[in-house]
Formats: sequence, C-alpha cells, structure tokens
Amino acid sequence: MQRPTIKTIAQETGLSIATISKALKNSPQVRPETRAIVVAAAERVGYELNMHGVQLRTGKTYQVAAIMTAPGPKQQEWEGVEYAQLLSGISWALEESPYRVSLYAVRNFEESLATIRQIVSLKKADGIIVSGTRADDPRVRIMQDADFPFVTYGTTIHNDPHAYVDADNEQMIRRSVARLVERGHRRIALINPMADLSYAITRLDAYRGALDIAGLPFDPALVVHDRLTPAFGRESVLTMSRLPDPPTAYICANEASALGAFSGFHERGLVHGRDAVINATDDLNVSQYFAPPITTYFLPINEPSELLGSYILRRMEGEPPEALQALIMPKLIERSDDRVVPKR
Amino acid sequence: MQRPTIKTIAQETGLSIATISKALKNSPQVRPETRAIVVAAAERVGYELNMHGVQLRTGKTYQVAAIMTAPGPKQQEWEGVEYAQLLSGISWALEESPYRVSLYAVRNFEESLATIRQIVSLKKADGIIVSGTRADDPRVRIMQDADFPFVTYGTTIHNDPHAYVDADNEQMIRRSVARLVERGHRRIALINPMADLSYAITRLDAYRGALDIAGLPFDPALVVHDRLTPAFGRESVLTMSRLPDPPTAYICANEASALGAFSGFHERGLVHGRDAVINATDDLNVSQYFAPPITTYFLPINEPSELLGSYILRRMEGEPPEALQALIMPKLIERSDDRVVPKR
DNA sequence: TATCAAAATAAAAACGTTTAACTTCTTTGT
DNA sequence: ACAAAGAAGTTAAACGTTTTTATTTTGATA
Repeated sequence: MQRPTIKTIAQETGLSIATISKALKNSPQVRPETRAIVVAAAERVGYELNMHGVQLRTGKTYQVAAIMTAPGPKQQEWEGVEYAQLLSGISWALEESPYRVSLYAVRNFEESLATIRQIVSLKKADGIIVSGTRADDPRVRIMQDADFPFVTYGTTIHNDPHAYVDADNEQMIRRSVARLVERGHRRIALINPMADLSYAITRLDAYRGALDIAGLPFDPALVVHDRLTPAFGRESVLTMSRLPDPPTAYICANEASALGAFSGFHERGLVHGRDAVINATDDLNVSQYFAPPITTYFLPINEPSELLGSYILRRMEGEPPEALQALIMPKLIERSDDRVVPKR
Repeated sequence: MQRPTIKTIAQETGLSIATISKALKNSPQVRPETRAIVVAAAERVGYELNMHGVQLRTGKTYQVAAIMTAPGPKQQEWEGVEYAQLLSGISWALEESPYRVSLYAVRNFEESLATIRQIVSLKKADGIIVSGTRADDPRVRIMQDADFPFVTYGTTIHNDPHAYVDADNEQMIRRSVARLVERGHRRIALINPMADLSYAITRLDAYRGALDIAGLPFDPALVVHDRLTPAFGRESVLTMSRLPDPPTAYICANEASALGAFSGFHERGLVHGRDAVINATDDLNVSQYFAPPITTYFLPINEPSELLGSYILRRMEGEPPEALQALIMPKLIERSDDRVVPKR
C-alpha cells in the first residue's frame, strides 16, 4: 500500500487536488465545511505532507543550517563542547515548525565562509545560524548581500545591524573586574578567546575600561588570546604565575579554560583563595564541581540557544533583523569569597 | 538569472534532458564523447544538481538522521557534551557524500522511539544513527523490521545482529579492576550509567567477573546507576565514603562523573592517592587537567564518530550489517600510580 | 547497397505539491 | 430583473529530476 497523497484525498472526497491543497493550508478560498471534510479524510487515510513535493514546487528547503566550527579530529582538546547543548536548544525551538536543523561541521573560519557561500548561492537551507563572529565578519556581509535570513551567536562590531544573540560580555567583564578590585585585587589576568573574535574585543575593551575606572594600569602581560581549551588556561597560568608581579585573579572566558587554569595552579602549587583566584563565564553549570567551586557569571546555554532557534524562525518569516537582537546578562554566582591576603 | 538546470544544458548542447541526466551520472548508455560535451557545458554554465528534483523523483532524502538524546532545558547539568564531537565526526565522515546530518534532539527514550518510528514510516531520512542503546532495544527492532539502514553507538544484547560502534567496555572494566586489585585495592566502586543502558550491563557483568577472578566479594553498595552527570559522581562519593568500609577506588563511566567525584572528595576532605583514587573512561581528553590528573581509558571520540559516519554510508549502500560492527579498545593512560596506603 | 542489430539519443511520463487562471454558482445593488 | 461582483471550486501548468519506452543513428554484414 502506497503512502497517501493529496490525490488520495481527492479521490476519497471527490474534490480536486487543488482544493485539497488549499484546504489543508487553511486558504480562505475554501469553505469551512469543505475544509472539515478534507481534514477528516486526511485524518482517515493517515495523510502526511510530502516535503519533497513542496520543496520542488516552492524552492523552500525547510532546513536551518547550523554551522558548527569544531577543531579537526587530530585536535583532541576539550573545546566547543557547549555546541551539543546549543544544537539541542535550537532543535527544540524548531520542533513545532516544519524546519529541521541541518548540521555543517567546519574546521575553521575559512571553511565556514566557503560553506556559507555555498548554502546561500545554492539555497541549500532557508536560514543559517552561525557562531564565532568576528568584529568585521565577511560571512555576515555575504548573507546580508544575498538577503538571506540568519542569526549569529555573538555580535559583530563593524557590520550592518543583523539578528544576533549573545551574552552581555561588556557588562560581565566590567562587573567582574570591579568586583575583584573591591576585594583588593590589583593584578587581574584576562584569559580571552581568539583575538579576532568579536567578543574577545568586547571583553578586552571592557576590561581596559574597568581598569581605568579603578585607576589601575593596563598591563599587556596579563592578557592572552587563544582557543579556549584547558591547555590554554593551563599554559596561561604557568606563564603568568612566573611574572615578577603575578596576577592574583584570573578571569577565564569559559569553563574549559578555567579547568585548565586549575590544572596550572596544581602544577605550580598555587592554592585557590590563598595565592590567587579564578573567575569564569559559565554556560554548562560545571564550575560548581570544581574544587573549590569558583565564582562565575552563569548563563545557562539553553537560553541563548532557544532564542537562536526562535529568532531564525521569525527572521525567515520576514521579521526585520533589528527586532531580533538579544544581549543577555548572565547571573553572578558567588561560590567563593575571592579575597586574597596580600603577600607579606 | 536563473539557476541552471539540466534543461539549460540541453539547450546549450542541443541534446535532450534525458541524455544530460544520463551523461552526468556516468550511464554506459551515453558515448564518452557526448559525455565530455555535456560535462563541459555543465561546467560552463555552472550547473549544480538540484536535490529537490532528485528527491521527489527517487524518494531518497539524502539525510542521515542523528538522534541526540539531551536532557531538557531545565536540566542544567553537564551531560552529553561529547555529543558535539560525535556530531562533528559524523558530519565529516559524510562530507564527500551527498548526505547531510539532520539533527533530531529528543528528551528521553520514549521520544527517541517515537521519532525513529516517524522517520522510518515517513521516510524522513535514508539512515539513522542512534546512541544510548538498551540491552533489548525496541528502536533497533523497529528499524530492522522496516529494513531501514541504521548504526548504533553502543551495542545491544538481545537484539538481532546490527551495525554498531562501541568502546570495548567489557575489556576496559576487566582490566581496570585487575589493575586496581594489583595495586592493593579491595573495595572498588563502580559509577555506572543508567541501569537500562546496554553498556551499564556489560560493565557490571565485567566488573563482577573481574572481582570473581580476583577472589573479591561483590558488594551491591559499591555499585550505582544513574545519568552520568557531575552531580551523580559527587553524590556517589558523598554516600559511599560514609560506608563502614568505604571504597578506595572509584571507576567512573565518564569524565563528567569523575569531575563530580573529585568534587565529592573535596567536600569530604578526601585526598586523591591517599584516601582513594578515581579512574575513568575518557573520550574528551580532559582528565589530564584534573588536579591531580587521573588514570583513564582514553578513546578519542572522533574515532567512533567517524566510524559511525562511514558505517551508515556503507549500510545505506546495502552492505550487510554483520560487516559493520566495531568494538574499539580504548588506550590506558596511567597518569597516577593509583596505589593507596592501606588504612591503619 | 540494402538489411539488421546494436548503440546512442529523444520523447514522454512520473514523483507530490502549489498556484495562476479559469469556470460555475450565488449574492448584491440598482 | 439583470448585470456585476464575489465566493468556491476546478483545470492545468510548473518545479527538476529519473527512467521507461520509443526512435534514430551507426556500423557491420550479406
């Protein structure tokens, strides 16, 4: 027995396939009574819309492309693990819609650029979600030029306005620094993501601004940029703790680097809360299990990810991008006093 | 200007669309010279196959459904993070093929069952990759009954043979236990995944077998089953360390639970290597950053994930499932001596 | 050179849907 | 009472491909 089509329903009801099609999509051209008959018949025969027909006819793909930048296979590091939660959040937001998440794993920025170019020009999806935005992001421009719906996870700085979701990095860093200064810290390290990422710049600027306000000097030796792996956090601590005037606080951009920082503490014999402290930005709620638990700004990743999903839906419906911008302020979770007794 | 189709090429070359179609798929029915002409023309006009037409005509979807079981949004726990790497591995394995990974996030087993039922009956994908297998898995049976290509990440115990990829849990646990026994441990705890998962049973059986061989008694109080979150690892340590005769070694099923176990150590004032030790199964290579680093069986997750990708491709090509089964033995990484001085 | 089989190409139908254009029927306004 | 307008439905074409069937071309043979 074949899968029923609108033709099946047409025969079943004696109506034409055009009417069936219209009835099923609630066109005002068909009478409510007729629609009821059609719907009943569809129900009876177990009809389900065949997307392939729709896609061919309308050119819509009903796919949302999620561009996932993950390091290559050789690169065995704890990086980008929050992507799992990000994807599931997006997927759930699309659940009630006919759209599916189609995954495009890429190794680096260039690949993501090429992939996006292809998706846009060959219309392999109806919308794109992309993360790891740069200050001036060519991918954003490509999609804007083609008038292609997209949402970024992360802001840009020099691009025209577009739909985005991001944590409020600016506020987060300003308050982090201010709080540490209040607690007597004068040498605060910033473990920052890759320098070309937009939020690295935002964080750095906020950091410098906060230092200014506190009347503290900016020391480039206390700022590092790289991929946010544990290895990076570890190396940073190993290096900076050897400075003549080492930091008493480390602000880590995520939990992976914070974990690595702990590893560096262990290696150097540093004790958290005595020699220095670690703060972090948390989106997996894992810092509470560190020993000791650390103070973090916590933004449960499902929030931005579900927002990404609903934004791309609304963007594909034609809503203007200006209405689809969210900066979310993470919640401060103070798990540690974070005071450090000044040496001597 | 419209996107070129085979019709464009037909006009361009003066051939019929049937010939174009055949030429482009290397049918022996078309002369090499003709094919050359067609290919050249296709190149010239920048032709790309339109999948929608193909899909409608052939019924193939060129989608591989990846069923991702992730806890609901409220459930803010570090769980299932390795899924990100899993998905990217699969996605890379499919890169050269026309197939794409389509993501289906589900909250629990029942949802995954329903989702798979739907994918199979409505043919929403050409193949399925599913994880979290149970000893007797109804999803496997559904797919087998429908003769639907699939690969599981994880074995089953009571199902008919099918394609799978898994770590060799049996060997891993046997050797883990034997190694700990060699180092003087007589009370070894097993932090195991949910009891209905196939690998929980495999691990438990191996654990009992290894204890038997070592002449040690089996104590049910030393075995716990639950979702592998840090919270679970932590709770397990908090509880077990209060036993009259507490364990001196904890074998954790993944890194999340191992991290939680450390948190439990910290809470109880236990020192790793003095009071007890933690071993784990590692697929993200993160245990090296614990303080102190712990001994693990390491299986870089990209290995099984790329295997999953290539297996599903071969399965969709019609290879028999018996040829597509892999049990991978993780590599022992001894980061700690793991001897514990007996109390008193 | 005529014949025939084989090889190469063309024609046409089909996959399931949407939609523009058309027909029929009913209602409304003068 | 009748034309015009509106409502509800139908017809037919179209989206881009594959594949079955039909037709033409080619080359070998008698």
